[in-house]
Amino acid sequence: MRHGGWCWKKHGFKECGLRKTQAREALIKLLSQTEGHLTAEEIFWKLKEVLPGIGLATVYRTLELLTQLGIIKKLDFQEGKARFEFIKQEERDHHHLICKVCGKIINYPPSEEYQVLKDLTQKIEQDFDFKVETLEIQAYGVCKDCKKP
Amino acid sequence: MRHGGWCWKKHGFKECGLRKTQAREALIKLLSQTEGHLTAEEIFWKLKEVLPGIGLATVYRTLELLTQLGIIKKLDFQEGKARFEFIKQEERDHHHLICKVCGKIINYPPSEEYQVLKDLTQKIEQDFDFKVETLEIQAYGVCKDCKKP
DNA sequence: GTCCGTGCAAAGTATTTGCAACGCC
DNA sequence: GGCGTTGCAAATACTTTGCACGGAC
Repeated sequence: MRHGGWCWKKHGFKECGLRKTQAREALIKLLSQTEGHLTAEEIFWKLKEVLPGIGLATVYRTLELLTQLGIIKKLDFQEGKARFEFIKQEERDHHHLICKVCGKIINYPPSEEYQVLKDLTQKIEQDFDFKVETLEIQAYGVCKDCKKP
Repeated sequence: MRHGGWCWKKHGFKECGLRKTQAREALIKLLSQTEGHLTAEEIFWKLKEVLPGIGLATVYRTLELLTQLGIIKKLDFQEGKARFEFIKQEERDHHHLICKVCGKIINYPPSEEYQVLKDLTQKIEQDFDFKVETLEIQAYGVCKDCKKP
């Protein structure tokens, strides 16, 4: 990838000299239709079903590209490997609940406690003169199902 | 490590059949006196100054052990490697501001917005019937110094 | 003396990179 | 046709593991 950062967010694929390829389209389609949070390897195997010739390196390169473009989001749940999710406009800036028992990852939409997060962001910016661009929140604990006796 | 999880949090070193060794003492001392957040390799080289014979594997094993014991905390700032910090009682459950420009990591004590976080936790537990054990918050953005013209 | 802990080297896992072939525009 | 993109294999980066020796209790 030899494009300057300025290009990614402001322009579409073509304007950046980027090409719409089978691999990229398939990956976007897959993630946009997936509820969960997939690892690179999971994505690789799912794409194999559609594009048997695809390589793992391409998956990694495409994931990096789409992350830079702001189309997908890279997530880290302390598993030693990254997970990825499509950024849907209607659920931007949601955060995650991770069950320590079964490993399930639950999306928590931000709408409900929006004011709380806004207050928190404002407080941080004031206290530290720090411009907050993204707030990442993970709650580790025990989910409904694993609490049962 | 062949000890059951029950042992770690409730008991001290000896009660678990754990031995107080030079490596462990030196690592605890180092982290407890360090303000920042060190990687395993940084810790390794710092310990080399005191214990020239120490191996990287021992550092990793000790870090894992102390994390299990709840003495230190493993952190992930999406750098492809973990960082570690000593858990000081007076600044438990603080979170982190990460500057995207210079990579600086700033500790943000929780005291100030304690009520906000308490509300957030309660809301999550209500909405999803999810028992929150730890809340991890990272704010990615631009720090004071990097905002300057 | 016993058994835990350590150093070393090797293995493991996730991710990145070099390069020639390929395929969009 | 030119140049971005891909697949493959090799390389890299971080972390873990096997094993025999050393050290704490």
